[in-house]
Amino acid sequence: MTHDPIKRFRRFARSVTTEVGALDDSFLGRGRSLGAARVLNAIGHGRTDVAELRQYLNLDSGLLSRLLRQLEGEGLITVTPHPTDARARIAALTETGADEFAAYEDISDSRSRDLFDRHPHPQALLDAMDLIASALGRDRIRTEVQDPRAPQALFCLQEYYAELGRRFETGFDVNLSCDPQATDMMAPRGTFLVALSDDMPIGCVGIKGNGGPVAEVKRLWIAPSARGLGLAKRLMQQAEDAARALNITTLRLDTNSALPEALRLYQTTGWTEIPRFNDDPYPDHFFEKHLE
Amino acid sequence: MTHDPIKRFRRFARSVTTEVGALDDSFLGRGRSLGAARVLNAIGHGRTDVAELRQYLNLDSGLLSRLLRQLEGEGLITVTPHPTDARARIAALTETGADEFAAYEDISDSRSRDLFDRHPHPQALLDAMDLIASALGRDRIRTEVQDPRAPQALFCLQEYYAELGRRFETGFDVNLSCDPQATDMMAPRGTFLVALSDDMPIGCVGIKGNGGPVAEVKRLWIAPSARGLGLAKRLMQQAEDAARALNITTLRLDTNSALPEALRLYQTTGWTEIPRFNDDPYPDHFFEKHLE
DNA sequence: TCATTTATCTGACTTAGGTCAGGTAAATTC
DNA sequence: GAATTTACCTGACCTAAGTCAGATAAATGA
Repeated sequence: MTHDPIKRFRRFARSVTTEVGALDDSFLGRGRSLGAARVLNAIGHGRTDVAELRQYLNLDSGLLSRLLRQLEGEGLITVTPHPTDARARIAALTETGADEFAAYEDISDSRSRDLFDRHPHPQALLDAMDLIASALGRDRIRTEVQDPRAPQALFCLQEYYAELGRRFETGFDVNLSCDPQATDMMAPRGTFLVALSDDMPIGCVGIKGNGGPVAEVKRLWIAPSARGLGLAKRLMQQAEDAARALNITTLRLDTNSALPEALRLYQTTGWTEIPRFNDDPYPDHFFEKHLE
Repeated sequence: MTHDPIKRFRRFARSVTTEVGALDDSFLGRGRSLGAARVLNAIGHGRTDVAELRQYLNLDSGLLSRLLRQLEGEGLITVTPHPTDARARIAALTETGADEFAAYEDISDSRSRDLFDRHPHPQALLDAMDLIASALGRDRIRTEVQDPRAPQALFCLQEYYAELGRRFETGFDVNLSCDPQATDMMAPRGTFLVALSDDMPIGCVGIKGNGGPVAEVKRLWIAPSARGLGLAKRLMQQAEDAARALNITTLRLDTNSALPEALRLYQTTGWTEIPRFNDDPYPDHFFEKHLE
């Protein structure tokens, strides 16, 4: 009876809805409608263009306009013309606005901190949240090209190195491996793709090029919570497309038998195993793929 | 940066909110307001007294009354006087109403089924949901006295046996152990308590009495997702209170060293170890506590 | 019995949230 | 340079949701 997945899912939905409702109620405690509070929060989180706000919050332009007027009237934000497009406008928090924003942040932070502080296994709780967020958000995963030194890209790389350290018997030291130059993984030589789920980085892959027709696939990583969703295949597909657009005709990669999922992926998506083509100490398998 | 628990919690909240919003939108597709749909669903789930509906849905009596009138007008429900209290009223689905209720159930079922079907580890997903639901709902956990043969009580007992089977090297067979008669764990001889979190059973404990001043504590079980929240201590406290109310002055219990959390609980909450007092093959530790 | 409480209903009212049809001014396209 | 598109704003309007003050009738307690 109660082990019925649907009932358990419902219980989960109910408990989360209650939590969200309680958070909304405490937001209302600051004497502002939820709509206005949401706009203020989005601005505080760096969504400053009015157009971006409209899209992110999914608001009618008339409604957003009125909410902006209200926040402006309260002295919490200023709205100024966009520097390069005089039709568009940019919202910014005033000093009072920043204080008010911080107050909202405090409310939601203290709720989540309280949740983790009181729990016997906060790490398990976080992992559970990641797993569910990845599952619920799988159709909203988007990929963007990033500088490999950008914060979200760096996060992926660090997680990638940490994972190799756990998987390899010998551990993993980036300095012993040939760490690509960032510019080799940026246009026009290469590219670096980051997969985002609700703005959290959950995967990456790099194409390291040298301007010629042969390039390497590097740093393919998928967050544990997002594995099994077919994301690796999708990222590789996008990486190949990007390589084609850079006039690359042959891709190579190296990998290790301690990463069986990766080996299986390459074996089933048109890669052919080739002899060792570098002297990196870690890899023990090498693949190649000719692009159309 | 992104490994920041608060950011991860926010991402979780956002993905869940999006999911709930999408579900609400598909509910709206049936041409009825969310409020009316919620009332219809609550009735379908067995909340038939108007007073119960009001409390469960947290609605103003005027508002609920109007929603009931609307559903009645659509021919989905009938509202009849309460058989024993002519002031109160009882709502029931008509045949059309049951169909409409089933349609809503279908919508939400298919969403959750889809989620599990498409996921590589549905069991992990469910466990994650249980963990989060228990953590978020910990302040709403309530205990109720149940017949040990009631569905929720039985669910707890089955989980309890399954867990013993996993913990004991020899496995566990209820038939070899002395399984208490249900009536020995019901008033006036004893009691059986079930802990519920958002209507899902997550723990139980029984007092098995014989009408005399000495009784036994049996079947203390806490769902894995709810461990570490102090629930066992709370259930034991409530069981002791119930025993006192039944004029029981001495409680005994047996346990096994394969259950170290239980041993620790008894050792730290006023129980004293005593010699074996039965010939049940499973236990290897025995405790006693005198109630004031 | 009579006053009080309880369960529900009705009607008047408020508010948040949202839609829609223009209007203005800048940017873009032809 | 004219026509079109884009970004935002304003004002009119609508609806779901919720609040509040009685009204009614049954149940309860003194």
